[in-house]
This record gives sequence, structure tokens and C-alpha cells, in this order.
Amino acid sequence: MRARGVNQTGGTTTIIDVAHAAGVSTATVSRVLNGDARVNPALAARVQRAVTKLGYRPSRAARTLRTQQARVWALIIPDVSNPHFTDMVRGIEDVAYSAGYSLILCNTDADAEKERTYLELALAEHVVGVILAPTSPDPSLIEEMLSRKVSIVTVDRRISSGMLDGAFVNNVAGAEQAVDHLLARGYCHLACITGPTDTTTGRDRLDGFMSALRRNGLELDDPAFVRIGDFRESGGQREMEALLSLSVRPDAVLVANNLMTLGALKAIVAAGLEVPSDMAIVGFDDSSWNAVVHPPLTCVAQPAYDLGAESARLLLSRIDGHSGPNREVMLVPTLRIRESTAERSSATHARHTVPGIRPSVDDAGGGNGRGDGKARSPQTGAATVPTPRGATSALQNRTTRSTKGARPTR
Amino acid sequence: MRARGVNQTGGTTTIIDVAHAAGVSTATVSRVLNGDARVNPALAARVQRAVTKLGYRPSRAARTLRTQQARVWALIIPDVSNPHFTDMVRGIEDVAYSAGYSLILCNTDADAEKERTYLELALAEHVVGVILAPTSPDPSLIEEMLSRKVSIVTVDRRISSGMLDGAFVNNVAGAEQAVDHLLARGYCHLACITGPTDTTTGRDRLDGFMSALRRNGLELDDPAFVRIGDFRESGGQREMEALLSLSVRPDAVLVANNLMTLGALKAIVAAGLEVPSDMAIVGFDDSSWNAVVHPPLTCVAQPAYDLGAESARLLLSRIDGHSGPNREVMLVPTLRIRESTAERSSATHARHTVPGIRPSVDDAGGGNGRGDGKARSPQTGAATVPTPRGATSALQNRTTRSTKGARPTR
DNA sequence: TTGAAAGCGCTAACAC
DNA sequence: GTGTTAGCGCTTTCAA
Repeated sequence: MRARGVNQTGGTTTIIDVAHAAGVSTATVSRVLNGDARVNPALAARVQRAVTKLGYRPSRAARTLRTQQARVWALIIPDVSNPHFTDMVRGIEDVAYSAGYSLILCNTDADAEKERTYLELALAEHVVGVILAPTSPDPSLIEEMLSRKVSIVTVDRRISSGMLDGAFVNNVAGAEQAVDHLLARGYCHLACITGPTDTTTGRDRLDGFMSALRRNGLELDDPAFVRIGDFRESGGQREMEALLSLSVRPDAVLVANNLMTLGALKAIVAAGLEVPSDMAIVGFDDSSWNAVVHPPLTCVAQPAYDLGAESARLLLSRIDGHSGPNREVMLVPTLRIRESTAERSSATHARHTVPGIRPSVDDAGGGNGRGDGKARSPQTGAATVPTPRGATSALQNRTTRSTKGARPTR
Repeated sequence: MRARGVNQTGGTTTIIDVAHAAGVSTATVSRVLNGDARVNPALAARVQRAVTKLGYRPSRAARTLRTQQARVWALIIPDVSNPHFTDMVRGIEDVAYSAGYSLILCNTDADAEKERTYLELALAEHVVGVILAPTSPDPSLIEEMLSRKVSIVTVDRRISSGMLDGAFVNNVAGAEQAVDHLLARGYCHLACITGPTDTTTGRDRLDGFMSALRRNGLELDDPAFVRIGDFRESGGQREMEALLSLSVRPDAVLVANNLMTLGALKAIVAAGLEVPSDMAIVGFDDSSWNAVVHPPLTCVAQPAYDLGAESARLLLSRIDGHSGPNREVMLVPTLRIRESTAERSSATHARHTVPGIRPSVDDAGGGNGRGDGKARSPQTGAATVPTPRGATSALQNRTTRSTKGARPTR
């Protein structure tokens, strides 16, 4: 018994074999296979039978060469091992699969060179579409895509020019919600560990953080309270360690993605400190473990699956010929409140004081050295109670700002 | 300024354009591009210059059609959103990328139909290689792959016939280590939530669990202590709920993968119980959150990245013409001990008794109703102290075994 | 060492 | 409606 799909000569079964077997021309076979309406049903049936009998499977390469269009999408993302992106990938995969497209997976590691290579690959493969979660894509390649009629959409992150369709989450609003929540819970010395500022996600989350502070009449206690991480666990850990080593520490922190939150949490545990009494945390991304870590994490949940699915639909629509103006789908994140931002109380604070282990610090652990509740502004409220903290320079000046203190960007 | 890679006629730059520009034949261009040694260096240089100037990018489709071989691998896995598989994917991607292959991502959801579709796709795409983490692949398709000279290797899970190269983890040994550890820590009424028994991972982990019990002279307290889950979070939660609803509960459980462990943990938390005093847990897979969940999870850590990388190397070797007998690379898992399996002590047990919330149970929560340490056999020891527990039928018979109690397979 | 040319399997323009 | 056929861009045999 010879294998299905292999003809007598040992080669692959081709459309010619099918045409012979069905007693029709290759054109007719092609028409049947591509659902061309104007074929005699009787012939179509004969063709179908021949296809089945021979186990014929059309060559994608030949089809691609002929049509200059592979039924394939390139999916270019920074990191498949980040659950945020894999959830996105699932959304994309589901839409792609049901529309008959396959995905080439391209992992850039946020490396511009790899990103460039993969964009080149997409061109060489004649993919019909590209879904890009950009790091810093070469604009000339984007242009070439467009001039070659390759459909391309962005997801998760915008590219500066804004010349493409895309699906995003409102990161500014997400970060603002997080800050409002922290303030409402009585935290008023806030820090932010954000992502690389060459990503819109990193920038927008920081922008939201800063604008919410301002709107509430607060300002940053210390420039060193803004940390630029790398969206990786190690970066989160490193930046949290930096925050903890400050002589005057924040009482709460917004961490701009899931992996960095994990790293930050590890740094806190390693320092023998407690969340939220020593440091409250709001993360970004509601990963599956958030509810069972200690303590359960408050976070800004992103609809990652839908983000992917929406971007795939945008792409599909372009491939199907839609030629209107650019569309940007903006999805709304949700604040999920758990225990990592439990109401601030000096009682709680005092109870958890850890002896000995803490890095040498003046103001910390003392109970009410700060956080006296004065700045506890209502979530909706405008700037009614400007915190005088910016002026308490006696403490401020002890901040370790020298070496790595002030680095608003990196 | 026209886009790179587009010639005057608006079409793509082809090998013919390059040949003209360099004043050579297409054959020579092809030779240069493919590193054929016997070309005049002067000509080669001219060709290279033309390539650069024109921004020429070879058409993969044409090449594939001609050679019947796409520089592409199909990567067929059950679930991209499972970190175990994404870590594997990273290992595969890194090897593939540096060898110049791209990956088509195929997500089967452990669905035989999707798996079949993707294997068909791999054939139609003329991929040169397939890496398969099998669910229940159609053997005839595997045969067809082989007869078409498509290289194929398995990863993570074996297919029954064992006719393919593959990279695996020693799951039996991993489960055995876990059981030995639990026994050494004083737990002696062990349960296991394993995966689908049509996967070797699900079967092997259960086998290791059972064989380690036997080797230590123990047997299963109750057939209902073996639960067949689905490797998903929801399944872990469901099966843990089932365990918790038994009138006589286990004091420790081995859960056969990361997502189910998460689900199991959630079920325990939801029931108001504590780990490990009410139920110790050993999970499989050391996911990044294991160290910060509450309590930190003991687990059998798998080298997932290396698993992927090894399978990719096996594939590469086959593609490069290796034709020896089948090779199976077996990697060794590591037990990582954390607090979810802290030494069993009745003191601990009593302290954490939760009032009221517990489901109605006779034997539980009472302190020393069991776990008196009698069966605490040494990790290395043979079966010296057979637990008499299998005979305490008075309690046994109250086990809720009726509807879903006894289901060794599903 | 280099070039000419056939042909991989398919689609679509054109002819009937 | 159906068939004939050119040609997508490349590799590779064969001849020079």
C-alpha cells in the first residue's frame, strides 16, 4: 500500500493527476478547489471524488508563487514567554485558524535587529498579512510592506507615526485608575516602575501615572521614584531593589507589567518586607497567578485575548479589501482590586515591622513618619489637598539621588 | 524615491533583475546566493553588489516550489498559553532562528481534529520539519510525512509507537521523587491529580506516583485519590474540589502540571483551607510564580527550554541528513522544595484549623486523626512499614465514591 | 567556471 | 461552462 498523496512515479500528487483521474482540465480542478461558482455540479463532484481518492493536497508554494500571496500571517511579538503576549497570540490564532490562515511566529526579544530580520522574512515569504507588536521597526520596511500591498496592523503598542490600523489598550486610563485607587486607599508616596520609554506601553503607563498624580494635586516625591524597567522579571526585581534602597521609600508602586511585578514581589520578599504594609503594589496584566500569590495582587487587567482577536479582525478586514482610513481599536482595561492594596492603616503598618532585615533607612518602619492620611483625596476629586511633601526637604535631601537617582529615561 | 526591492515595472525585484544588473546569468546569481564554491570571486562580488543595490530578496515560494522544501518547521503543540510550552517554544525558536528556519505555530488545544488539520497543513506547506508535542496524531499522517521525507520529531510527549526521535523529561522519575519527598516529610495519604491518560505525560506521572507508593510499601487509600484532569486550570480546580469533598481526604497531593496546580490551589483557598497543614502540594513545572504564591510551591521542575532546544537539535540533525536509528533524549527533572510541603506536624495542623468553613467531614481538622508519623518511611527505604490504612474500612466506606468516585481513566 | 533552458504546481487570461 | 496555456521566480541539469 502506497502512501496517500503520492502517485505512481513517487512524486507528489498534483493537480494534473487529479485532472486526469476526473477526466477534466486542470483549470476545472482549480476552479472547483477554489469554489468558483460556474462549474457543472456533476464535474465538481467528479473532481471532489478524485481529490479524495488520490489524497490530493494542493501545493501552497505553487499557489503562493502564482498568486504572490501566501495564506500566512507573520506574527511579530517581543516575547512568547510572556503570558500577556501568549493570550494575545491565542486570540489571533483563533481568528486566523477559522479564516484559514497560518501564523509564522516571530519572537523579537525587543531587539530591533531581530525585528528587522523578521520583517524582511515576512516580505520574502510573501505573507499576506503582518501583525506587529512593535519595538522599533524600520520605517522603510513598513513602507515597503505597504507599497507591496502587504496588509499590516499593530497590536498592543502603537508606532509613532500612527499610520497603521491597530488594537490597543487604553494604558493611560489604566495607570490613572491605578493611581486613583492607591490614593483612595491612603497611599500618597507613589512610585512607578514602567517599561522602556521607546514603547508606547511603557510611555503611556508612565504618563497616566504622572497625570493622575497631577490631577490629584500631588507631585512625584523624588525623581528616583520613576524607574524605567525592561518588562522582564529581572528588571522588575532590579528596579524594586533600587526603590527599596532609597533612604526615603515610596509607600506604594505601580508596576507596568506582569513579569516586572513578579520580580518586584520577589525583591520585596527577599528584603523581608511585607505587601502592602511596607509597600503596596498595583500590577499591570491579570495573570492567572495573581489571585494566589501572597498577597493577592491588585492589577490593571488587560483584555489580552480580545486585543489579539481584534487586531486579527482588523487585519482580516484589510486583506479582504477594506480601504478606508486607519482604524484604531481601543480596549478598556479593568482595575481588579485585591489585597496588595489593602486600605492603608498605621496599625497594620506597625504590626508588620520586620526587625533587623531592613536596609538602613531613616524614615521607614517607624509607623507614621508619613502617610498620615492628609493627602487621601477622593477618587473623583480634583486637586484639593496638595501634599506639602515636596517641601519637606529635610527628609528629601537624604534621598540617594547621586548615582542612579535621577534617570527619567534610559 | 521608489521602495527598495521593487523594480521599474512595479513588480518585485527578481533574480533576473539581479542577473541583468550584474551582467551574469540567473544561474550564477543563484549559485552565489546559495554559497556554491565554484564561482569566480569577481563575479560573486558583482552579484553581491547588485543584490544590495536593488534590495533583492529571494522569493521563498519559488524556492520552495523548485526544491520542494520550505525552510520552515511546523511546531504543533497543545497550548501556547501554557508557560511550559512557551518555554519550550523559546528553546525551539532560538535554535531554529540561528539555523535560518522559521516556525509555523500550530495550537491544537489537545484536539485531535485540529492536530490532524495542522499535520495536513504541514504537508501542504512542504515544511522541511515538524516538531510535534502529540495529542493523538493520525498514524497514517505520520507515515505519510516519513514517506515524503519530512523530518519529524516529538517533544514533551512520546507517541506510542516510539518510531520517532524525541526529547522528553523523565516523568516517572519526577513523580517518584515527589512521592518520596512527601513521604519523607511525613505525609502518607497521598493523592494524585494527573493529566489525560492518552498523553504519556499524564500516564507516566501517574505511573511514577503509583510505583513510588508501592516501593514504599504503601497503597492508594482510595481509588478516588487518583484524579484524571485535563492539564488546565479549570480541571485542576475541579479535581481538587472533588478531593476536598471526599469524606476522608488525602493529606497531600501531587498535581501533574502547572496550570492544574494553580487551579488546585484556588480550590483550596476557596474552601478556606491551608497549604500544607490541610493539604500539602507538589506541582509539576517550576513556573515563575511558584516562589511567590502562598505558600511557595514545591515542584518537580522541568527543563522546558532545553527540552525544546534538544528537540530542535534532533530535528536539525535529521534535516541535515542524519539517518541513524531513532534517538530519544531524556532530560532529568529536579525537585525544588519550598513551603507547600513543609514537614508535617500535628502542631501545625491544629493551629490552622479553620472554623466553620470546611465541608462536612468526619476525620479532618481534628488534629491527629491520622498522620501520626507511623508511615514516615525513609526516602531511600524499601517497604518496611506497610501502612495499615487500606484496612480501616470503617472510614473508607464513607467515602463518596458513588458518582464520580472511581474513575481510573476517562 | 558559466550560461541556457526546463520545469516545480498552480492560477487566470483568453479562446472556444 | 470548460479547456488551453503562459508564466509566477527559482534551482539545477546539461552543454559549452
